[in-house]
Amino acid sequence: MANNIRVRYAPSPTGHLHIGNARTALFNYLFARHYKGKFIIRIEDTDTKRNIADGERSQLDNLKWMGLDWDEGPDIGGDYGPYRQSERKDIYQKYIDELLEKGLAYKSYETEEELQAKREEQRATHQMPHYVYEYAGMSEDEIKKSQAEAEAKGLKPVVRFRVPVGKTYEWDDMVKGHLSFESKTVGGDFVIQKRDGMPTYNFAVVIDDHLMKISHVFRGDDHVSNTPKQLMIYEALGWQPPKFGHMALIINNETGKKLSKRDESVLQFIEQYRDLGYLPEAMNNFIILLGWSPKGEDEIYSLKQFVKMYDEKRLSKSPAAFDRKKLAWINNQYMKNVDADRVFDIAMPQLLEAGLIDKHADAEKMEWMRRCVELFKREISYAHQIIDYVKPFVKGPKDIDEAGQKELADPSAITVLSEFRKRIAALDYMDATNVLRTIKSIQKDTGIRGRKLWMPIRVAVTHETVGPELPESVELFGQETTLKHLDAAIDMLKNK
RNA sequence: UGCCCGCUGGUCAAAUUGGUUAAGACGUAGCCCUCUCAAGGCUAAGUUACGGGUUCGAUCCCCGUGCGGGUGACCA
Repeated sequence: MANNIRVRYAPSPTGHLHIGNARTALFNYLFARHYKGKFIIRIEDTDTKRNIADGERSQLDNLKWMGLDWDEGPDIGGDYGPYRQSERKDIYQKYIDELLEKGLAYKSYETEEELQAKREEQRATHQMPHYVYEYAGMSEDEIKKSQAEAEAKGLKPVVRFRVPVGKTYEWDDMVKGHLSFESKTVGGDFVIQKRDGMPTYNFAVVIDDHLMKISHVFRGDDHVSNTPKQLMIYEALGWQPPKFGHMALIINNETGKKLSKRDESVLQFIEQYRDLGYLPEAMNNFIILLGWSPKGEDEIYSLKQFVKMYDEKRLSKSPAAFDRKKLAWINNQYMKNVDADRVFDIAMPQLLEAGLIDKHADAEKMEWMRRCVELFKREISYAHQIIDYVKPFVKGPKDIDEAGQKELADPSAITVLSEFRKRIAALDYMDATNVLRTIKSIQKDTGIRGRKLWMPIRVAVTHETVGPELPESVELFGQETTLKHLDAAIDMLKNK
């Protein structure tokens, strides 16, 4: 069944993909896929000064990494293109001209300096900063004259939208319920076309959403106050606005304020988590739970399942704090169940950088490292952490610390180690199964068991009192190194 | 200061639109498992911001107070 649901994610290429934007993208995506509508990407690059070279590519890259796909966009085109606002200037111009002609907008020659001065004055007298109509009290002819003079001086105008007086703009927000603003609260006639000819956000977004037949707009709470302005433009052009839904923002746990890019106490960008080795499915899961809740008691779901059960009515009205501990837990849930090969791939750049493996390592070496990763992946909450676990196995362990010495203090330790050394040396081939069997045989023959049996071996071989399964750890060191470490430990105990 | 919004444990949150012992998850603490650390299992502590209404009965409806947030650009 075909339907007309079309939603969009409209980033501006002024930076990398921010957590908050990722969430906006995700919820729009979920909505589109759930209702079998279309998901569209549009690039809002009207602020030519702030655009950064890699911005668009980076945004799209990270969205792909998250596993999102779209039906129309700057990279794949579509029936309603172009999908970059910078390429739609002719389209905007047409509507600017239309509003100008109808007297619903006008050219304004006040300079930024003049405006700035006025704002400061308003602030000084405890008024809310707002634009004051610069042609107040002038007749049609006087206005024309004033504009001609400005033009003669070489001034370039901006175009301002004439805000209707005494009207109320309201809508039923899909998240927040009924919202209403009086026209006088928007701050006066606002700019719809900048001096450089580019449209402003509030204007372009209306034109594009209408022309691209966008049916529903989910965006951050910070856009609530833009909505009345946009409603005015829909009205002026005689268009039907889409449905709006304003989602509560994500706030910083510590400051209680919305996540801002300047705030460095939280990692804010998807890319940073990607680099640390977080899994995209875990990121999605975590982000979706920030401001939305599933029906039952479970919280771990795949994107596909979220699409299926998504219900925009369950979007939260109040802001959610970003909790890194929960993210770590969620990622670990996924990490445990993911293929070791995949974790290996994700951790590879870090392993290379830390010098723990060589780019040209042979197959055997690679396989060894893969087993290392497999052994440790359940312990970590993100792939980067694997480095600390693997390091002792590659670079050799550090000295035995006090806690380790304590485990070796009992006289039975030397018996265990001697027996273990003898039996390991006798093996043709040492793997985890063999090692386990060997430990069990010592228990049977000597009667030593539990901590007194296991700990001396762990400490002697790995020099650590903590770590994963002992047989596997021993296997990873290899027979030769294991014997070397055992000899050293036995020597040390004898010389005491 | 104007306008708009929100407020359930430390955090995320549920509660068939007034009736529950106020779910569940993260975190915290304890116990179990165990050679250790994790993981896993079990248990515990901890909440409807405050004050008034309306009602037989308010987390839910109304009013006020408080606290928090958003916005107030030729940024988006």
